[in-house]
Amino acid sequence: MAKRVVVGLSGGVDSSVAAYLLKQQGYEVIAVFMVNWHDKTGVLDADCPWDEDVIFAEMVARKIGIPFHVEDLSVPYKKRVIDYMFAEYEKGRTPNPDVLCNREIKFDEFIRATKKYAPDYVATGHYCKKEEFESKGRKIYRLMAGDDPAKEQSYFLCQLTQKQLAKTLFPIGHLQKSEVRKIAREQKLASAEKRDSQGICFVGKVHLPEFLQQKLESKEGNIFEIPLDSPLYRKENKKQGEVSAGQFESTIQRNASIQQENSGSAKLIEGVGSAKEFEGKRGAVGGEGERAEENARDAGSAEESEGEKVVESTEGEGSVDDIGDTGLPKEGKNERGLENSKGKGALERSECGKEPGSENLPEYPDLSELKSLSEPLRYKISDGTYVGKHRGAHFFTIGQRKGLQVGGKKEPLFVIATDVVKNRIFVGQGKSHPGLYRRGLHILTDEIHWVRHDLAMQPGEKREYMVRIRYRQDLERARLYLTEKGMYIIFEKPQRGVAAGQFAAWYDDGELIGSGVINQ
RNA sequence: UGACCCGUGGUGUAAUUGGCAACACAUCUGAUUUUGGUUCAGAAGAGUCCAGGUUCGAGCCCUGGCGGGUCAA
Repeated sequence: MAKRVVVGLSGGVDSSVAAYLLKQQGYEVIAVFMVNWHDKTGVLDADCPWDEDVIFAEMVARKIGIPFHVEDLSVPYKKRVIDYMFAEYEKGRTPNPDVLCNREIKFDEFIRATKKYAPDYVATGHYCKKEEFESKGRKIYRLMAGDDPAKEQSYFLCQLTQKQLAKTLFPIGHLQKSEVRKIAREQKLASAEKRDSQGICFVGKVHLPEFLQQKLESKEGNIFEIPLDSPLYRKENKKQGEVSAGQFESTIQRNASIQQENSGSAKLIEGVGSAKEFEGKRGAVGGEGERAEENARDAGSAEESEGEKVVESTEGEGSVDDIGDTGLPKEGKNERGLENSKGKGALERSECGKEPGSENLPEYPDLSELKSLSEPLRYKISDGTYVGKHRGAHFFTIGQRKGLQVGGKKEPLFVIATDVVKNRIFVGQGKSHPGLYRRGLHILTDEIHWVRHDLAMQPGEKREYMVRIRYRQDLERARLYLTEKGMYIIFEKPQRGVAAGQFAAWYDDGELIGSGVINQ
């Protein structure tokens, strides 16, 4: 008897083709359209709301010859995705509603809502793949990146569990987008030429400030520019020693052996050459003057600069409160040449031999070192100069360029830090401003999620993975350290725009192993 | 009060020996993108503080204002 599959049919090409392929493969396919959002406030494409999508979906279902149903999940969607989003923004973090949407809605509420059809599987049109193997009598499911690098969507599914994966099919993960369109065209599916969706899934393309302002009040605050050559960046984490190639190699072998044990597929990690990559880099570390400098800075903060007083008085805020948040440990930064090379992987990059100056890690950094590498700088007003006003620090995210409305600079300004409590934004000039980059990040223990829970790390363990901290961003080599205080991810090279609230997802040779919300 | 400097699109700057104003940032639009993060392309925007003058022609020269700054004291 044919297995039964419920496919989430959105009205777009991807899910249409997914449904078609399943049908071709002999499944009994049931199409279900999710309605998750009714409100149109702040939505840009007012002429293209979901009711058009249902029509497309229904046409496709009819064409393929499968039953079509509609499920309204807007209540849980609002509660579990939208509310979360507002809450995160309010806290000054940068949520990823789409990751949540998958975890909470498409692979949870949806599965629940379609139980009545008694499906064997649930399928979606995501560009990713599922593989499985058996270990000690138990099935283990692997979430693999989709084959089309431009459309690869595994990141959005980084919070799925084995249980969810067990019931899931991804029929189009092995295809290129162009092939999907081609199939749709050949089958004359209504959605064949429909443009790709954008914006927050289900909500659509929104005008974010307007959208957020439904819930978040806008209040005026000040923007401060931190100079490129601020003494804050001069402090290098000098404790970092060199990492020898040999050390790195051992890490790789370790990973590889884990892989072997658990999957039997004996996949070696791509980056065997990474050992080489780590050579020839010297830890460009600062001199001894670190302490003195720090002290000097703290002392200096007492006599807050003139500019600030002017500014602060308009805020009606005492400047004294700033003296409290003194300089915290500073993360290392690189010298220059920070632009993300667009090479596919670290491997190729190492070929060109010119690595940006990033320091290496000692083999076993202690907790305080991990912490200091992973902690964002806390800026004070006296660290920079007033450059303008904003309408609410929680509307901005680290790395953001647009919307600051401050001009007159030689190079664009980027947000390097926000302070929602004091409602301040700190910006830096230029794409490679050191404040934009950070070497590490931290994930709370409770937020660590292992898609491959059989590969979960133990406290005290260290491993190397390729990590992504934002959708569509290149994978970067990093070491993961699991401690009692959560996980620390230390990148080989400083990362741009590490934003709390986004998900860090770690991969091993195209497989998504685990993920977690960036705590800071 | 004396001497000097400056006053150009929203902002910061530029404009060979005088020939109808350039660049950057901001802004807007579009492309890319299931997170307004990035990136990319394009567009709009001042006739150069005001009033006179010299020139065929002045942002650039002269005179006088107004405005801002610096050094003197």
